[in-house]
Amino acid sequence: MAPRTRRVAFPKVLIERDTDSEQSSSSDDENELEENEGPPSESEPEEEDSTKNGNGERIEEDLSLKRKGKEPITISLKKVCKVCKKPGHEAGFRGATYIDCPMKPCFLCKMPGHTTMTCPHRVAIEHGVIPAPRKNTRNTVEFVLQRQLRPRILPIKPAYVIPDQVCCAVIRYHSRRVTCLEFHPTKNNILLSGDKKGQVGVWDFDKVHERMVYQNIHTCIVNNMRFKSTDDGMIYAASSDGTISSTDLETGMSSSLMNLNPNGWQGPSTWRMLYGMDINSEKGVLLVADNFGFLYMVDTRSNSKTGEAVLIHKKGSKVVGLHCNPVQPELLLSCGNDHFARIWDMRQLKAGSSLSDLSHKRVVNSAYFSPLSGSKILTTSQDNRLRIWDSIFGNLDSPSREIVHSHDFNRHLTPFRAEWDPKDPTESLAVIGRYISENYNGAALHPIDFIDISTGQLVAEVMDPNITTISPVNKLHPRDDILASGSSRSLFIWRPKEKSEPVEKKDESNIIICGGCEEKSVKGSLVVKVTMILKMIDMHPRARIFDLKRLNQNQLPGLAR
DNA sequence: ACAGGATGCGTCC
DNA sequence: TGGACGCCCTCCTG
Repeated sequence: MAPRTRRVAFPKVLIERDTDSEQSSSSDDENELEENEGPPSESEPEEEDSTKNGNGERIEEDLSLKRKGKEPITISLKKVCKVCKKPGHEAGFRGATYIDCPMKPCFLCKMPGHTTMTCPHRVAIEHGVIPAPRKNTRNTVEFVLQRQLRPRILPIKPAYVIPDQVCCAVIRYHSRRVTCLEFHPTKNNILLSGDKKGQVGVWDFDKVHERMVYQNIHTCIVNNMRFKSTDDGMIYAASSDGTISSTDLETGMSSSLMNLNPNGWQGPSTWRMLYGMDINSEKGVLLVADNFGFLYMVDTRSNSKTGEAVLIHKKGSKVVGLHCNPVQPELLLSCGNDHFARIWDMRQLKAGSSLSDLSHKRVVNSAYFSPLSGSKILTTSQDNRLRIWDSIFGNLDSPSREIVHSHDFNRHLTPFRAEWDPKDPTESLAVIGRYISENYNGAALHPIDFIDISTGQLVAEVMDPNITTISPVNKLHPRDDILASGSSRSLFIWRPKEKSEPVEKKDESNIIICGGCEEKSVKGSLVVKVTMILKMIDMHPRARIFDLKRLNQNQLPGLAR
């Protein structure tokens, strides 16, 4: 059985589809798709195409040459698959459903013998779990840990609260794609965002129009941001320009704590970029790692580099993630492009002295200790698997579970990172964006997945019919039931449906566009076709969308700036 | 409306 | 070990 449209109860938002283009060529409805297991093209209805000859071959004529009066060049091409270049089938979208090339291994689980359409991990509407070969990872140390550290962790899971409804958004807030998000540690309504161009945004999502983008902090990708533990008005950011910045959020005044490229651009072989970053507040040290495998430390009191750089991953490979254990400050977790996540003891940091090396099949995008006990590890690897180690005190030779999940991307996207819900007392809920799209009521959408990492079950797939772009960057609020997501250049804030106030008019969207001077034309509008949003924003660069229900009438004049 | 580009990793030799 | 090449569901610009 092939997967097909998942019927999802969206809020009543109309999506009008342009009936030509992709829709017209896909006269096949879903039933037809189901019957067409395997190479589908032979039985496909022929398109009405006068340039086709009797053999079903397409003849493409170079019309521009004809117009110029030159002899037309006639090229005859057989209909071939764009992936494997072989005839008999064609990979690509049919409507909102992507048909895989049957010659390739499954794009989701990477195993041969079936396509993504029929992948067992997809059809089940629940992700596949590969249990560890050894079930019992307990030893004496872990038993003591359970007794001492885990009383806070509830044995029975409470019902998860999923923020699944967009309540406000800023569209095209950044000038390039969003790369990282961070909630303010004390102010509940402040979201920080970094982008590929080096800009840092500060957004008050309660007062949607209060936002600021600082443009001169970095010159390229902001890879990670952290709040200063002793002053929540200051943030540190690590960037591919090779610097760590320290920025005052109120004024935007920024200074550089470290610059790994003091001599400027000398070519790619010497240009150092900073990726992973975290703060060890016990030691007052900022830890940061580069694209050559080295870890650096900066004293946050003197703002000066301490000690020598330590090689913590394969020489010349990118170290994309660093995380300090929330309970045991001497433990550090790193991950990188050498396909490993490694656990380190901060007291004896030197090359090759890691406590454990967690092996992965491909690049490790992220590795995090669990937020409360610090005793679990969750990693995201480019091999389309999340891995969970249930105890850092047990045997770490193999993960406790592997969960198949689509987050392997081609290029040009911010890497997906599964993150813990910091509020979940059972330490089992994680959030991660999905790369592969699903056909939801005729729209190809890329949901944000909530996964119970203790079972591998997909708890919720969060999406909005208006968000057709992929959302690789997601952050759960440390205290409130709020999800922030970064999708392309836009930011979205999600809240639980049940917590939203009831919609008075059923056919009214909870989102409106509010342009710099366009309130009237959109007030009460159903909107929210993405193309319409984009068109409006083209006309009104300061346009933004926000929650109609939360809109205070007094806010309107203030928005028309 | 469409072409092209930015761009990172895996594979191959 | 290193350079060339390809790529599967992007997204934006000109």
